[in-house]
Amino acid sequence: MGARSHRLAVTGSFEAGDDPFRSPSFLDWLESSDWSPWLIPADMPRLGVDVLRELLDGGQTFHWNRVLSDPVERWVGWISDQAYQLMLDPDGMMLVRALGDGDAKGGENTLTRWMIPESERQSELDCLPWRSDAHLARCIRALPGLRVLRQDPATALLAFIISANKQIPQIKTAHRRLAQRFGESVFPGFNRPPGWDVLSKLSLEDWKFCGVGYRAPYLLETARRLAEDTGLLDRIAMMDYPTARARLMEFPGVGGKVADCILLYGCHRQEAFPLDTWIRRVMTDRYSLAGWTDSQILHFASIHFGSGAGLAQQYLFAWERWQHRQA
DNA sequence: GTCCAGGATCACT
DNA sequence: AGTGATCATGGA
Repeated sequence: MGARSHRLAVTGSFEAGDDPFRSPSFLDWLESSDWSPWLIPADMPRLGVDVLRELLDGGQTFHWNRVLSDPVERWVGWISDQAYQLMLDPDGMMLVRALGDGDAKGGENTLTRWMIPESERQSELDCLPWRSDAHLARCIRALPGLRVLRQDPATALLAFIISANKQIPQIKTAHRRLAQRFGESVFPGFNRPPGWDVLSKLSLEDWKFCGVGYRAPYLLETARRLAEDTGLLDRIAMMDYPTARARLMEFPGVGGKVADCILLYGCHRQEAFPLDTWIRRVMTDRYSLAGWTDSQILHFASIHFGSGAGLAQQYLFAWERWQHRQA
C-alpha cells in the first residue's frame, strides 16, 4: 500500500522514459543489436509513406510509433506480443525485422497475415461498389494499398474500450502507460503490451493511473469476466456477426461502435461498419443522409457496401480525415 | 478558457 | 424506441 500510494504521488506526469522513441539509447539499441535481417514480406504491395502512416497510426492499431531517423522513416511496434521494426525501401516495398530475443524469426509471414496479403485485399476490394459509387472510387484511388489489418480479439477489445471518446494520441498514451507499468520490459521504456491475464490483476487505481479516466470501472469489470471465462472471447469470435456483436455489447464500455471495431479489426469481420463521428460526417456530407439515425445508416451501409462494408468504411474514414487536415 | 475527441450509459419520455 | 446530460482526460 505504501509503495502504491508513493507511485500515485509521482504519477501525474510521466518522465522521459514515457517516450523512448526519440531517446538516443533506444535508437542505439535498435541499431547495434544483431537483430534478424531485414526481410520483404510476401504478397505485399508498394506503399506510399502516407498510406503506411494511415495503416500504423490511423486508428486501427495503437501499438506503433515512429522512430526518429533520416532520411527514411521507421516504425516500431507490436503484433500481439512480438515487437517488429518496419520501413519502406525506395521503391515502396515493405521491409520488416523482428526485435527482441531468441526464437523471433524474421516475421515476414506474421506481418503478411497481419497486413493481409495483397491478393486477398484485391478480392475484398472487388466486392465493393466502387463502379457505381464515385466517392468511394475517389477514396480508393487516393489511398492505394490501404487495408483493414488482421489483429486479435483480445487486443482489439482492450484498445477500443479505451478508444471511446478519446483522440488517437491519447489512446496511444494510455497503451504506453499500461505497458510501462504492467508489461514485461524489453528495453527500458519499451515494454510488451500486457495481456488480459495480467490486466485482470489491476486495481481501479491502477487503471486510472494509466489515463483511461471514467472507463476504468468498465475495464476492471471486463477483465474480471475474461478471467472468469478465459475462452469467452474466442467463442464470441466464432459466432455469426449479429450474435457476436450483441455478445460483445454485453461487456461494459462496449456499445455498437466499439463492438464493430472489435469485430472488424480484431476478427477481420468485414460486415462490421464502425459508425463514429467521422463516418457520420461522411454519411451526411457525401451520401446526403442528414437526419438519418444510426441504425438507418447501418442498414444503408450493409445494403450499399455489402459484405465488405468495413473495408469501405476504412477508405471513407481515412479520406475524410485526410481531407479535413488539408483544410 | 473552450471545445472536442474513432462513445457508452443512465435517466428520462 | 428515441433524446439529453454526464462521464475523465488531454490535445488543439
